[in-house]
Amino acid sequence: MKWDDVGQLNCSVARTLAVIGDRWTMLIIRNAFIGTRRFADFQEQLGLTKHLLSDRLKRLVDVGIFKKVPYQQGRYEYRFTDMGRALYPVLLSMTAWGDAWLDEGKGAPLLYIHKDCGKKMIPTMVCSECGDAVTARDVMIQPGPGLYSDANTTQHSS
Amino acid sequence: MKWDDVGQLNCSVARTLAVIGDRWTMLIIRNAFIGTRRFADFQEQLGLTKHLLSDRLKRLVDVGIFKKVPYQQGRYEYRFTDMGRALYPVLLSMTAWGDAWLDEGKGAPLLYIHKDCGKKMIPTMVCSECGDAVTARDVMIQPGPGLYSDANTTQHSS
DNA sequence: TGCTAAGGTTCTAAAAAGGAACCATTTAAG
DNA sequence: CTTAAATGGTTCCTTTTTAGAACCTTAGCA
Repeated sequence: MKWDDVGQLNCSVARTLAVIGDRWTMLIIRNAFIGTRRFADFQEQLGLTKHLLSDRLKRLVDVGIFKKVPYQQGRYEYRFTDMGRALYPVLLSMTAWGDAWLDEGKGAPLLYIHKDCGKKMIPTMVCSECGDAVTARDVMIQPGPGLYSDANTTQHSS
Repeated sequence: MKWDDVGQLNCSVARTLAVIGDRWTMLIIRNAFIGTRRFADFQEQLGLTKHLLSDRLKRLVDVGIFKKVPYQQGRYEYRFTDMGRALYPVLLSMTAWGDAWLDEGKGAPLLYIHKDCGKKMIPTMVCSECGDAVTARDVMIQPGPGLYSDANTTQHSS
């Protein structure tokens, strides 16, 4: 299977990965959450080639994660749409995993303070209904409305 | 910057992406959470080439996400370590985002039932301390212990 | 003994990433 | 008014990765 076909699978993980699952995209998004908005800043901070950055930003705009906002004659910057901002939990979950498992014993490079309660936070995934923390064993999968709604039945057998 | 250098950055997102941030790895992990354990099954379900699958599994074992468990003479299967199982929130957050933003109006392909409370769950990221849902605006970043602990100071200026 | 299945490796072609150089606007400086 | 420099790219070429197919090795079994 070619990579481009992955986005056609009827699976939310596959479709998400088709959008953000390449080498640089999540790093671009990370920096956008930190406040980066302009082409040159992304390029300097990430050190990727202009060619790639240009391509990735274009794709992120196409998908609807960023929008181009003019800030001068003929200049514009890249800002999150709601769709883009909604990726924050993905970023947080990666951060939390990296902090926990890849810190080489040195502790997390950054700490996350929850403004509302003022404490150091560990991002935690919970059930929206009962608020309990969720692990793989706590979850059961069931077919949903989007599963058989088209001809594409090439998804995993769960 | 070459991709291989990204893993050296003193940033948990970058280090996480260096491990799971390529095209196929998270899909392999997704299937592992569904129960897939054997080479041939991964290959059939994902449709990626044996070459790549072999390489990715090897890397996942090296990193410590999978361990090889023998199940016959000279045969073994790939199972999560604790480190690997800890990736579940990353998978859930991607799923939730895809369900919310990429369903093309058809609804989620799969529903997630939280066994403990029996309800359809939307995975939600909360603060470990106060339990409130977290968005990008609620979080403040602070230098942590791992930030200046080595010569590598090439991280983002937050 | 020969067949099949699992779990690969090797080979080649196609696609993507990396690096450097170049270009078109716009603003700023002399 | 002319030149310089910054922004936001594009083009061209080389090096890496992927994709796809074919081949190999070991174990179990008829």
